[in-house]
Amino acid sequence: MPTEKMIRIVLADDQPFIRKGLRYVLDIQEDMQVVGEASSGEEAVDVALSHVPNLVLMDIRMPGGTGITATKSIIEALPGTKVVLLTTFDVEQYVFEGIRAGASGYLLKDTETEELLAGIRAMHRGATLFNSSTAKQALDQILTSNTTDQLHAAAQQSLIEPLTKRETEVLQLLAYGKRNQEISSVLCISEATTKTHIHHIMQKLGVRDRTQAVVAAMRMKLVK
Amino acid sequence: MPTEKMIRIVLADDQPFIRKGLRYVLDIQEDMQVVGEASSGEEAVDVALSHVPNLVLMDIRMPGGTGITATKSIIEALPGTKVVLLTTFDVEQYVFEGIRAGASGYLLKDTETEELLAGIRAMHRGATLFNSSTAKQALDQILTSNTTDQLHAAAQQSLIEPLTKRETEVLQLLAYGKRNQEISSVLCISEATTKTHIHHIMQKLGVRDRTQAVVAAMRMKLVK
DNA sequence: TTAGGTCTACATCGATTGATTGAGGAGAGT
DNA sequence: ACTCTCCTCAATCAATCGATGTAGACCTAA
Repeated sequence: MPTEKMIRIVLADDQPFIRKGLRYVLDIQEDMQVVGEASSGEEAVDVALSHVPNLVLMDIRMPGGTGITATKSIIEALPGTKVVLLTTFDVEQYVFEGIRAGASGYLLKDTETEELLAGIRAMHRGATLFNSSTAKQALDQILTSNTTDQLHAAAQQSLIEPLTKRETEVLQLLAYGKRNQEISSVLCISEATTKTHIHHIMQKLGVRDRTQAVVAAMRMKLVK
Repeated sequence: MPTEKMIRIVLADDQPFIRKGLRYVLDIQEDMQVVGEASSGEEAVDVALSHVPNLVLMDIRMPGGTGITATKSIIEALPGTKVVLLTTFDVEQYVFEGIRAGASGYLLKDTETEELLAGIRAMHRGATLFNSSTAKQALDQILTSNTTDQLHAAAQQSLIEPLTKRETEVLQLLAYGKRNQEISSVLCISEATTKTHIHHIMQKLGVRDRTQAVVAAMRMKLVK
């Protein structure tokens, strides 16, 4: 359960596995929560602005703007957010530029897990000393943000008849290619109920079958 | 519930996050199971010998013996085990050595998750695309591929067993949520033939049904 | 010429899905 | 209290899909 004590983190790295790895390691920590991922510098800025994390783990070398530029933008817009640079090699010239751009520190990608976690917590403890007004804003966002809720909100902003929260959850699983029976077991409901939800989803999206529903959902960015 | 149907996988990479990332992604798959990790070439051989996996994901650049040497050792000792090389950059000279050493294929570390999973499943089913005997053909195809059909070309460049032109056409229609009967009438073929094509598409993409095929295709950018 | 890949086609059978209808309970707002 | 929405469940029936095996025509590369 996400609480206001969680360290909200955004990951920015162009290598999916690095992101997944970090996300995995961080998400199982009780005091950390990965709230967003980005695969380019520009995307990192977007994601950071929309999620207002406590900390951004930023790869330096990325397509679409280096981590340096992104760091600068983020620091300017979100003074309460710490940026930690990720580097592959020990000596990377950009690290210094990054620090000058406002980064709080840097970590090597082959850092052992425990060390990384310790670093993040230390960084965050230091950060809280400076936070005041922005921390409150961040908290407000935390309390009102939740993956499902965001999708739900996204659906409500579109032109289609809004999906209910439950329907959005079903749609999520549908978009993974899950079968009715699998969806049912994940959500702990009967298959009949799942069918009902899917029926409603298809009606609302104006499509005929599950495949079209998934396609429509992906195009509308209701999922993924 | 691990069964004999699970694809047993060993990860060998010196970067902990890459390992964690892969483990995370693979372990949540119902048909895959990471049975061991190694952070060096030598360790990779040890772990492989003691766990006898179906597949080893092997980084090429590692301390303690390159992935090439380790690949050779593993292939010799365990002919039933396939080795897939991991590389950071698209053109890496060692890839060719690796293929010669008996590796079944290679993938880039920034490969999209869906594509990786599809590749692993295809490889496990015995996909021959990157087997040493046909690797040359495949590479030649990639280097000389200049098909009019961009999507077809994209498929050929990816890790997965390439779709034929016709299959790509069918996949296109599939991605519009078309039914078999509709696809058949558009392409002027019988519904039976459409089913055959779809069957092959699903096999190659390593998925179970049409919905997953469409999702995978969209994520791999084979369509739209 | 032979071998292999591709595209086509068909049949059978079980699994999955979708349409339809009906209905009860929980919670929010009137 | 009443209404409305959402979530839940059930039962039936038709449509669609997916697995599997077989096979002929065509083309290309060896």
